[in-house]
Formats: sequence, C-alpha cells, structure tokens
Amino acid sequence: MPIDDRKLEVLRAIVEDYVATQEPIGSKALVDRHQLGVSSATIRNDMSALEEEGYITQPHTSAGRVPTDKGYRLFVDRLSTVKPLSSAERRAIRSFLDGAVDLDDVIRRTVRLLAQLTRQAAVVQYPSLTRSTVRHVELVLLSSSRILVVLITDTGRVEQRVVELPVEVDASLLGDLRARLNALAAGLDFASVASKLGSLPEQFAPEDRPVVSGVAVTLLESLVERGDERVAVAGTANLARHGPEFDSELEPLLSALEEQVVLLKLLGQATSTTQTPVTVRIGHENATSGLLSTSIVTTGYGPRDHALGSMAVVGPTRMDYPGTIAAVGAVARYVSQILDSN
Amino acid sequence: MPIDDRKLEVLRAIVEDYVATQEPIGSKALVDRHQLGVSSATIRNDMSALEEEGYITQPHTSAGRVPTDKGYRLFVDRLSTVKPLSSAERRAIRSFLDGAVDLDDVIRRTVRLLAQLTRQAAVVQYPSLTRSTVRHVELVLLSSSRILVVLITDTGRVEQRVVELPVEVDASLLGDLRARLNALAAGLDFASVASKLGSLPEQFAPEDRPVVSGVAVTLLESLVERGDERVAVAGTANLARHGPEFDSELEPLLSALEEQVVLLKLLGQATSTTQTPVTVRIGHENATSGLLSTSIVTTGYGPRDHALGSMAVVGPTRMDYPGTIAAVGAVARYVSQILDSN
DNA sequence: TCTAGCACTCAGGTCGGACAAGTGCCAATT
DNA sequence: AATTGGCACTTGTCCGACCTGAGTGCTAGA
Repeated sequence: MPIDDRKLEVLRAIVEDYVATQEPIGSKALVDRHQLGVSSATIRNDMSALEEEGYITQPHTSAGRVPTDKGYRLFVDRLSTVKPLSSAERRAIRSFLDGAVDLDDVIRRTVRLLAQLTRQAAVVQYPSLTRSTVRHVELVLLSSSRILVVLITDTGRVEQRVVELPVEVDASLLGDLRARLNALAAGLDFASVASKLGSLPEQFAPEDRPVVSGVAVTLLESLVERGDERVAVAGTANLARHGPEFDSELEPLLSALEEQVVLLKLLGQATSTTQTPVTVRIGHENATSGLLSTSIVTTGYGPRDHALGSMAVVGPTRMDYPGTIAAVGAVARYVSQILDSN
Repeated sequence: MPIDDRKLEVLRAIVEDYVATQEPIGSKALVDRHQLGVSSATIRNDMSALEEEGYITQPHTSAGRVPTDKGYRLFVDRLSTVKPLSSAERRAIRSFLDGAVDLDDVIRRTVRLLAQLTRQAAVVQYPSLTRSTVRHVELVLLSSSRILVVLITDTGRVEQRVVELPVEVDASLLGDLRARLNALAAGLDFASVASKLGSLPEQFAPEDRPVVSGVAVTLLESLVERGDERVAVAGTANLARHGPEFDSELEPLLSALEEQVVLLKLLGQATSTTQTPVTVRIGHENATSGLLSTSIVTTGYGPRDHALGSMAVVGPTRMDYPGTIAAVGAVARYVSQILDSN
C-alpha cells in the first residue's frame, strides 16, 4: 500500500499530538482533534499502513501509536512547516545578546538563551580557532626567565600561555622577537602561521635560538591544541523534566554533555558549511555516542562564508522540531551578525 | 532517656548501613551486621529513644529506621572518623593534577577529579580575583583607536578586555601609560589598585586624559566585575544515579548548579578562612536555595594564609560523608600546594 | 474507497489474601 | 536497672483474579 497524502497528514498529526501530549495517539483521538474529514476506521487503516512502513509503532497491542525515529525523520524532512518566532521571542534574542561585553560573553549568553527559548539543553562551541586569523601576538616578560605569550584573533578571542625558559631573556631580544612574530603572523590563518613558525629560529643569532624556539613551540601549542576544544553547555535541568521514558537516557546524556570529546563529535558532524540550514539528528542516528532516545538540532554560525563553530539543542526524540529548528536558526543568524560586525 | 554511648554507636551503624544499602535499617539487621553485643530487643529500645530525640525516623510504621538531617549532623560532628584515602587515590590526585598546564587547567582538572573520586557532582570556584594581587598590566594597540588591556595576577590568571576609544591613540603615550600603570599596580591587591586608579589621569597632559581614563575604567571593570564570578562544575551525571527518592530534587539541583549566583552562595557561606577543616551542610540547612535533600561538603583552598576560593562536592543527604570529606580535604590541600609553588 | 460495527487484545487499576519485616510492650532474667 | 525473649500488632509489598477502557483489526455493506 503506497503512502499517499492523507497518510502523511495522519503522520503529521500523530507527531504533533504525541509531542504535545506525550501519550500514544489513537485513531479516535486523531479524528476528534483534527479535521481529517474521514472516520476513525479509515484512519486506522492508514495507521496500519504507516506502521507497516515503519513510521509509527505501538508500545503494546492495545495502545495508540507513537512515531518511530523514521517517522520523525520524515516529519522533519517533508512535513514540518517553518514556525516563525513570535515577536516576543525575537525581542528576547536581541535584548539578551546585545548586552554582551566580549566574545566569551556572547557565547555564554547564547547558550543560555537557546536553553531558555527551547526549554531544552543547549550546547555552543566557542569559535574554532583553526578558522580564525591572527590579529596580534604579544610577549610579556613576567620574570627573567618566564614569558607570557598572548595571542589575539580577529574574532576577538584571546589565548594566553606562560613559557618557562631555561635561560635568561633579554628585553631587547623580546622586542625584536615580538616585532618579527607579528610581521610573520598578522592576518594569516592558523595553519599558515603554524607552517611558517618552523623557520623562525633561523632568523636569530644561535645564542638566542632557545628562547625563540621556546616561544614558537608554545605559540604553536596554543594554535593547535586549544583548537576548537571548548564548548559551553546550559539548560541541563530541562532534561530532568521529561517523563520516565527519558530517565534511562539521562545519565549517559549528562555524561556526554560533560565530555568535550563526545560533544564535539556530536556538534562537528555537520559543521562543514555555514548557512547550511539547520541539521537534525534523530535518535539512533546518534548511536555512535550511545544516545538512542536523543535528538540533536545543530547549525553552524559565523560571518557569511566560513563557519566558526556550531551550536546545538539537545533533547528527547519527542521534541518540538519546528520550534526548536526555528529557534536555533534565528539565534545562529543573530550571533553570526554580531560576530560579523566586530 | 539520655543518649548514651551505645545509642550513639547504634546511630553510627544506622547511618553507615543506610548509606551503603539505601534501605531502611531494622533492629535485626543491625545486630546481624555489627558486633553490638546485645540483642535486637535492646536495640529496639535504643532506636526508640533515638527517634524520640529526632535523630532517626521511620518512613512508615513497619519499616526500619532512616537517619534524619539531625542524625546525619550528629554523625558528621561526633561519630565519623577520618577515613584516610587509599594510596591509589592519593596517586590519582597527584597524577591528575600534575599534568595541568595553567591555572584554568588546574581548576578544570580539579573539578573532574573531585567528581570522579566521590562519584558525585563537584563545584570549584575559580580563584577569586579580589584576593589576588596584580603582577602585570599589558596594553596592546589593536588598531588606531582600540586597545587590548591584559591583566595578569599572581595566581597566573589572565583577564583581558578591549577598550574602544573615541580618539586616536599614540604609541608612545601607550608606552608611557603602560609603564606608569605597572609602577602603580604591580604587587598590590585589587582593592588598593582600584583606589589608586582614580588619580591616574591627573599625571598626564589634559589631551591624553580621555585615553588614560578609558583604560583606567576598563581596568577597573575587570578588577571588580569579573570578581569571583566563575565556577566550574562536573559530575552532574552522577546525580542521576541515585534512587527515585532523589529524583524530585534533581531538577532544582541541576538548575542551581547552572545558576552562578546560587552556586556562589552555596560555596561562599563558609569561605571566610582557609585551612578551616571541611564544612558540611546537610539537607534543610541549605533550605535557602530550595534544596532539601541535598548535602554540600565545602572547603576553601589557596596558599596558606588567605583563601582564594572554595570547592565543594554536592550530593544527596544520604552520602558517604567520611569518604567525601576526606576526598575534598585532600584535593584542596594538594591544589593549594600547587598554587603556592607558582 | 470509505464506513460502521463487532470481536479481540491488553495495560492499568482495584481488591483481597498471604507474607515478611519490623515494631512495641511486657514479663522474666541477670 | 538493664537486658532479653516472646508475642501481638501494624503495615508495606507481592501476587493473582478480576474488571474496565482504550484501541485495534477485520469484515460486510454502502
């Protein structure tokens, strides 16, 4: 039996009602709540077909139907209409984000905002360093053998690190080194800087090279290691509000949210291009992370052409997809705009 | 009826068994598991007296007894013996923390370590800036009218902020300003620096004062605003492992752990002195935060005489107090030591 | 192709009895 | 005076029986 338009309509109704009520949906309830223009018996046949095709399932023989992951997938891909945000929500986004004082603050506010708008857990990746360019490198002598290396990126991000050197450092050497470093690095992206750093020591007198390479190594470390390591999380408390079906997922999910590595894998999968509309990963599609009843709504953010990082909302598969997608999209657009105007 | 030694022994046994089994403890079970040298009937009398005094209670008439908050309090204050850490645990602390590369890393590692050792949630406050002293101030010209202000503290913490100025800035002025700022601030604690900053503009020519005061204001902001704002949290997933009795506490607790303000209140209450042995707050003693079945084990950390911040472990009132207290104490001591050697 | 009706299935609630854990009290013992 | 053994009593829990309601699948008819 083919899946015709009415059956799709039935699927949409089931998904919407189930998300709202969190209870299995029966044929009678459906005809009551939606103007489908046919009787419950007809709906039953349609539901039977939908079950045949794996879009819905019944928890037990005499219960209503519940969407499967495959059902949600179809819903998200073909059935959900974009739900525009209310003007109150748009205003909230603006006023929440406009108060940010620096980059870190933008990120912290963003993640809280997302959690609040969607009433779920949110994750935002700090702008990926590997896609930024160097604006300035500063060297500060802390003591005779310790140098603070500060790296400033075009996104306003500041990385700092202390180098402990086995030799005393001369102030004039430091000035020279600072000038050359900036000449070499300013305006370049990280990969280019990294590749150029190797030849830097050769430009100095042999006795100065330990210092130069010490600094170079540290700089390299901040460039590479801290890469796109950091993420901000908020709204985990919202996860505890979901019915007992989700309880068994709670612990693994909380663990995942604390594990940077896992988290970045979840975020990273779809970051390739920015302005890609929002990506949704449903239930078993996240199986690699041991999360089976969890869906993730992700998108990239960043000025125009290149993505700086990703943000996501995480919740049970039974989630309000249209609303979540709209919220994630709107927040990402606004954040991108803010970062662009910097 | 007075509370004699044996009754205290009974209370201790009840607490220990209840924490271990998570089930109400009956008189029979007690005499079986502990060598009390008396019969279960005697224990029953003792339990009756303990209940009279409010140290234990029964969930329902025919169940065993469960400690009350008051019972835990007595246990913690008078009955628990310090449980030394295993050498494996001590080794874990060392190897975990010795790999830290900078201050932030120390904190991140500490919080994860605590969560892992105690199998509960952990909170660590970043070193409070207000108690640190200034090591160095650096000014970097980003563009003709933007200056990056970098503040380095004696604890290795680095705060940075960008000042946007309405006028063009001269490089030599910047050098002068940098020198004077450092002369003024180096080695002083934040309060002193803040009070001295006010008179700084007077030392410069009138036309330079906008720049000077712009920088001064920003510096002041980093000194004050960011104060002791930040905390790190880990191990929230451990909270989801506790029986259904704790489930109702889960959401408020997760919320509290995300609310910096609440969290700092929880942490702050006992920070006054460092090296105070560990403080324990049990159940309703945290009522101000709306947490009734949650206990918090806190201590300050920092080099010798002055506390830099607090760390805490958070879990259900039914927790292994001796073990948790030992872990928190040991970790705090080791962290203090690391910070001191910087 | 849809609809109405009917038999069937099954989860969940309720009831009652058996059971077990645990208490409280009392009389006897040390 | 403290302890003990014994016993009656309370009560939560487990289990099976039973009923009810929701929901389905199927079939015959429009």
